[in-house]
This record gives sequence, C-alpha cells and structure tokens, in this order.
Amino acid sequence: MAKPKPDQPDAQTRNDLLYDTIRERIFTNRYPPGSTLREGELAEEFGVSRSPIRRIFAKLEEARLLEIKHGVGAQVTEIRPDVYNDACEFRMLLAIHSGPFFVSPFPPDAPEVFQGFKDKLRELTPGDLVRFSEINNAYFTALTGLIRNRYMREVQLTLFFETARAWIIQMPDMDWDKTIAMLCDEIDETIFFIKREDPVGLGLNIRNGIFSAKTLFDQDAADEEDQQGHWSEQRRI
Amino acid sequence: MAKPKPDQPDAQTRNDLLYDTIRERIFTNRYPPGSTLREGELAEEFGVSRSPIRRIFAKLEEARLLEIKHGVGAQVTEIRPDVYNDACEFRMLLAIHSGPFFVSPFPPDAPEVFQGFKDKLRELTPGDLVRFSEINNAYFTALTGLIRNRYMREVQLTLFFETARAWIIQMPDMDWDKTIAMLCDEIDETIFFIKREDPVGLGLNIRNGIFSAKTLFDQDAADEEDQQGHWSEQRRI
DNA sequence: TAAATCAATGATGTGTACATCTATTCGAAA
DNA sequence: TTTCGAATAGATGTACACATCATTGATTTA
Repeated sequence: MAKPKPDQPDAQTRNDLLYDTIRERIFTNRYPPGSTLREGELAEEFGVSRSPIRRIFAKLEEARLLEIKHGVGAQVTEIRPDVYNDACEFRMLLAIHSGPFFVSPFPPDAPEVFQGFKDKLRELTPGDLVRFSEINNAYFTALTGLIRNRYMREVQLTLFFETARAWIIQMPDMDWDKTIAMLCDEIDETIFFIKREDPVGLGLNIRNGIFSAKTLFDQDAADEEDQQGHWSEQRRI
Repeated sequence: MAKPKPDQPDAQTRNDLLYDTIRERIFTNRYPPGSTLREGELAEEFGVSRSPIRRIFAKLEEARLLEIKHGVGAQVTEIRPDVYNDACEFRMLLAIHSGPFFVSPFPPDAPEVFQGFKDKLRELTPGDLVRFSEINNAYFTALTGLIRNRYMREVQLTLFFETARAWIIQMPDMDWDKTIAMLCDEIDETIFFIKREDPVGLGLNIRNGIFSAKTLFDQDAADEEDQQGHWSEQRRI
C-alpha cells in the first residue's frame, strides 16, 4: 500500500515544500514587498511546470501575501502604514488577553528551547537580515506554539508574520546591536515567566515586545519622511 | 484603453463572482460539511474549463473551507467539536473587547439597516435554512462593518462564517420560532446600543449572542449522542 | 519637436491531452 | 462462502499550446 520512496517524495509533500519555500522567501524579505514574482522563473528554478506554481500563487494571494496581475506578474504585497498600525493595535490586544489561553503547565523543555534562540542571535553576523528573520520567525513560532487555543495561536502567528516583514525592511536603518540586545532581553523575560509558570505575565511580555518594535518602526519612519514633526502630532489612534 | 463591454464582464470580475458564488454555497450549507465537490461538474455548470475552478478550489483550501484530495475531489471541511469550542472561546474574547474598535459615531442610517434585517427575518418561511443563512450572514457582515480596525473586523467575520456553518447544520433539530425570536431580540438590542452610541455595550451584546448560539448548539449536540449524560460530565474545556 | 499610434515582447489566463491516484467492482482461489 | 487481488472507472495533478492583457519602444503624423 504505502510506497515511501525515500529519494523521491510524493507529489503532495513536494508541493507543500515548494509552498513553504516560497512563503519563507517572502517572510525573510528575500522577496521584498513590491517585488514581482514570475511563474516561469520559479517553475524553471524548481524543475516543474507552471501549473503547480500557479496553484501556490493562488494560495499566497488568498493569504494576502501576493497580488496577481494579468500580464504583469505576482507582486509581493506592500504594507501600508495605517494597516500596520491596525495590525499592531490588534496584536497588542490579543497579547494582553492571551494569558488564559496558554498551555498549563508549560512544557519542561521550553526554557532551554528559548535559550537556544538567544544563543543563535548572539552568533549572528551583523547585517545578516535573512538569518535574523529566520531566527526571529522561529522564536515567535515557538512562542505562539505555547498557546492552547487554535485560533488565538494562528491569528497571532499570522499577524506576526505580516508585521515582521514590514519591520525587517527598516532594520538596516536601525541600530543593529541595540535591536539584537532588545530581542535578547525579551527572550530572557520570556524564559523568566515560563519558569515562574506565569502565563499572564508572558502575555504582557509579548505585548511589550510588540510595542517596542512599533516604537522603533515609527521612530525610523518619522526620521525618514518628516523630520520636523511636532510632538503634538505624534499621537496615534 | 478601457473597453467596458456591459454584457460581458472582464475575466477578473467573472472569476471573483465565481469565487463568491461557490463560497456562498458553502456558507449557506448548500454544500454541507463533508460533501464532495468536483472540478468537472462546476466547470460544466458555469461554462468554463477546469482551470479557473482549480484556482478557486486552491484559494478555498487556503481559507480552510475545502480539503482537496488527489483522485477523490474537494471535500467541504467538517467542523470538529473541539475546534468549534476554540472558535467560540476566541470569538467571545474578541467581542468583549471590541468596544473601542467600533467607528465613532455610528453611521446615521445604521438603525434602519438593522431594522431591515429584522423585517426580513419575520417574512421568512419556517424551515428555509438557505434564506435564513443569507440573512444571518448579511446581518453579521453589517455588524462587523461597524468595526474600524481592519483585523478585528476581518477575524471576527471569518470566525463567524466558520461557526455559523456548523450551527446552521443543527437548526432543523432546534425550535424554529424560538431561534428566530432569539435573533430578533439580539438585533433589537443591537439597534438599542447603536442609538445610545454605546460601542462597549454593543460588543458585550455580540458576546452574548455567541454564547446563546453555543448553548443551543451544545444542548442539541448533547441531546443527540448522549441522552443520559450526567450534569457533572457536562463541563467543557 | 512632440504627441499619438502601433507593433513587438513577455507576462498571466484558459483549454486540453495525458499522467497519476483512489475507490469500487468483479472474479478467482482458499 | 469468504477473501484477496487485479482490472476499471473517475477524480485530481501536470504539462503544454494558445488566447488575452500590459508594457515598452519605434515610427509616423500633426
């Protein structure tokens, strides 16, 4: 019945892998917002016809990661500032109230798992944005993996990926060491709350991480386009 | 440049319409959970080839409404009870905290719009589940349309559609008049809170509606499969 | 000179033939 | 009679030829 050829995985597995690969390239900004993907190029790279690529593009369009335009190509969606603000506002609400949604007790190996992410961050070459994205994404995936409720987990993870893309784009203009240090501190606190079995505190810690990232993002965006903005106009929704 | 043939809409519009049509049939349970859709049949019905249908199926699979199986067909996703509970728990959390996310002030014509839904419910033929679904879906779409934040709005609407399908399935076993009356009362209170410009109250009203629906659903599910269940075993997660 | 037109190029959309997979059915052997 | 297996029917997956659309650049005309 089952014929698991080890060297040639079945089509289903291969297509899932292809989907993950392309999505990963969007999430790590190898395909930055606004860039154009072409079916033919990817088909040639992966040695398949356009058909399976088309199916993946359709899915990524449904997930709001691509915008397919007839005769042009598939453009990676841009993140408008007002949409980014909506996402942050909503993410912070979810984080604040996610305490009761965590598994209880936390998995015994959780502290060392998160310690691993911190170690990987320390070994990072300054400026390696793709590798940083990979670690950052893996960290938040593990973090939301502690959430028991399927929808609370998936919505938080989806919105993280949407905002992380926009955030990483601006990282070259930020202070690398400061950013790394900030994320390491957050992971430290994550480990602290896990060891204390304090899910509510963990949720609030996530909220603070989102706020910090947003602050960095807003500062940078403000520095770029409007250097003489008055403080009274800085209020947000 | 633009050539808007009125009788033959362009392909983009036609495909969007096709997508909406098929999705609507899932949401109104014309394609109930577990049923199988075939590309060929739909292609023939709409007078197109399998290609555009395939693209729509891929999107609906990404939206977790279909499960495509090679050599079999596309099955409408079933709603497992534990997933339904997760959805309700998460929806109630969102509703409770959605007060500050509403537009302010409410649109002036909102009360009469919702009054319209109540009138349509009253004119309903008992047992017409498809029409009831249409009205119910339109009501909640209008309700979440009052939400300012894009993500709070879309997540609430998406989860409503997921749970409403499971709920409508069990409606034949419920008391029709009682269910209609309950929904009418909810709409009455919705109008009340809108007129009073009380968004927090409106959010709590939505939460209560979700709880009521869940209660009906749980009662019915319990009556069906376990008639001698003891009260102490009725506790849920 | 400048603007408008049109042809060429390259992208996605559609339709179709064929490959692959699944479930069923029919038949032969125990 | 039961059980196992091979053949079959019908579904989706893949690849490709062609249609349609958008962009670009050259060419023609006012």
